[in-house]
Amino acid sequence: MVPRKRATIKEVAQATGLSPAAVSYALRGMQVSEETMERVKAAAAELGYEADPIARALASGRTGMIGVLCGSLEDLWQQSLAVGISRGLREKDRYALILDAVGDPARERALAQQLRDQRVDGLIVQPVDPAAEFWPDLCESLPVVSIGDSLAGTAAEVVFDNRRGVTLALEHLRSHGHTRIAVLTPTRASTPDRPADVHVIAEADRLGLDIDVVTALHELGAATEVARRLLGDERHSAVFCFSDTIAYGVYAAAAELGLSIPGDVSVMGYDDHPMSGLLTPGLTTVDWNIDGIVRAAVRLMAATADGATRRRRVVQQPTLRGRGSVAHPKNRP
Amino acid sequence: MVPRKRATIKEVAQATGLSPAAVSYALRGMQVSEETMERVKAAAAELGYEADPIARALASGRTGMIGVLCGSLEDLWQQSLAVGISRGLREKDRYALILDAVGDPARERALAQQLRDQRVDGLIVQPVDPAAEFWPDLCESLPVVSIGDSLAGTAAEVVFDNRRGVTLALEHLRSHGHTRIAVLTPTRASTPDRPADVHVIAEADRLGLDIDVVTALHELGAATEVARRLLGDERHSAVFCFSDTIAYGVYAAAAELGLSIPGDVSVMGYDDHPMSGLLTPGLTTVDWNIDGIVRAAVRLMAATADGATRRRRVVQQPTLRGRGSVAHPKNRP
DNA sequence: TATGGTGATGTCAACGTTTCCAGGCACCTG
DNA sequence: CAGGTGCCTGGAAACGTTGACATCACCATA
Repeated sequence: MVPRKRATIKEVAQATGLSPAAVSYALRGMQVSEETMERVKAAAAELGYEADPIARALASGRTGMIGVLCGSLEDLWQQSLAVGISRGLREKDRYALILDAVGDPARERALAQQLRDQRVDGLIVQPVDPAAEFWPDLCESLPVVSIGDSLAGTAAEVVFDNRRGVTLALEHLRSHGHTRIAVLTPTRASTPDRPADVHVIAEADRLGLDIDVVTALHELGAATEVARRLLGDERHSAVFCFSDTIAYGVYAAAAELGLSIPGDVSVMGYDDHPMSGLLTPGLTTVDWNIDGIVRAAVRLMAATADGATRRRRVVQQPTLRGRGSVAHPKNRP
Repeated sequence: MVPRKRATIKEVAQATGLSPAAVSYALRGMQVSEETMERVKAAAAELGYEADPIARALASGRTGMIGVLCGSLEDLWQQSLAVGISRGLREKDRYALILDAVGDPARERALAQQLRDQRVDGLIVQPVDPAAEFWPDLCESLPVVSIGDSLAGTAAEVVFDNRRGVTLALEHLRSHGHTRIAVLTPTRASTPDRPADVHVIAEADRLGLDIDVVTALHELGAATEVARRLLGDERHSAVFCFSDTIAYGVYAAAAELGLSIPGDVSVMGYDDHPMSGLLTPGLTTVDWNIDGIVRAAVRLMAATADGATRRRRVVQQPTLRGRGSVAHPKNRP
């Protein structure tokens, strides 16, 4: 319980006969002679001195922490994303403060502001509501990297070419003869016209598909519930899910109802989570290359935090990952 | 980029005609009159004042952050655990700093100490090497809650009754006629005799089983690699994995090799991750009740941080979750 | 020999709270 | 009415570092 009295910079200063400031500079390799630096480092090691991050943060205004605000961490793919980002940030000597908006725009807003108040050096966010009115302000007050959709503010961004992803998925389904398709997309109460949904409708129109857009959370239990109702009335020959996690829910519901995939219904996901290849049948999905996203996000954050002022943007391209969950519908061979 | 000049406590003091100290007290509801408190709160709201967490941390010595050090975040179950703990902590107005030891004792040690230097108020850890010699010191210097195994130091703990879990699994396998069993357990270089492994050997002995203990990381790719070699020589009729993630690797390897589960080989997991019920066949596993663990850990941390000095201990009991991945071996009906 | 420049080091005031301590005021009691 | 006794309140000292600025010595150049 005793918080082990740590050596302070003053003690190191005393030990070396220098001023605290000189020690501070020496330890950070700034404007001191080679020789002094050696002496200071030796003394610091001797005393087991380690700068106090809190005091440092107060004086310098930098905390070394980056907020990572996820849309909904129930989503297995977003979990992987968060873990990857945390690891990437750690390699750059920064800590990730991972938070979960649980798919709720209000919560997202609250958490984003808490993170700012917490004085994080930057924010990596996968926005629930990219059009929310608080983003511009937030982007003004700290470096922000947005993942997924373009943010209202001037953030650096790793955006997904959702138009392309949707096209890939819907064309794949149509090429297998599906025309009556259910689309399971996450609830975004405040943004009825988020880009991905718009693309779905446009593409469906172009391809002459008859689609129904249904709301589902990126969460296994909730998605199963929705899918259960959806599969009950056999109006669709295929289901296109806006995350692999939602697709897993469809698998669960299909199993409950004794429906075979892809015999009775075809299923497509979106993300490509490692488990998707392990299901029976394997989940056909749109692969967004999670490693690429992680690397891009971490790199953009580093660049933005280092003052690269111009807006930066990386567009992520999808790949169709064909497995076994899509086949021609029974009734129309 | 402009870090939006925030109101300080001094301005609130000026606005109310009180001293900064009085404002500080009022805002935290200590030793001030009802009336003053109202006035201060009104003024604070008016000015949009919010105490700076950094300055507060420097003065008070408390940061509001709890370190969460996971054994290996590649493990999907541990991901869920971390997400759950983070959420639980947030409800108690604390931030979780989630870090990943990647199954490496040296890394665990380094990260634990970084976390202490980072001045977290407490540490929740799922130890890779619970016997490491640095734990006692660490437990002295801050509140620690250990999950899984008993720590060398005096930490509060949520321990798993691994003896029981192992018994459950091995008896289940034996009751289905398996006697030649491979056990896949995570690498723990420095702790060849960790409790769970000890129990495996003791129980196998008691039940007259012929087991081989094989090392595998809690990571899908690595586990698949190990399982591929293991299943190649058909020496075992069943595989018992020390995490569901490892079991997923066995599923992947079996699929590659064209082996059927449970026809050619039976598989058991340990944890019960949500995906386990979705595989074909469903993974028979030992359920550790992740929600219970999360709640216990968060509660213990709160209690320990609030100065409950006596060592506290919660023992978690497992449940067998029978699905379809265990059957009688072909050769011995 | 003066002059200017450069690089190394020292000084000192922030940074924004919390917390200890002493003092003041009002009210109550004897 | 004096003497306590509790609340409140204000002053001021931490907390440990950084960073702007001053200083100083030394060297090269004019």
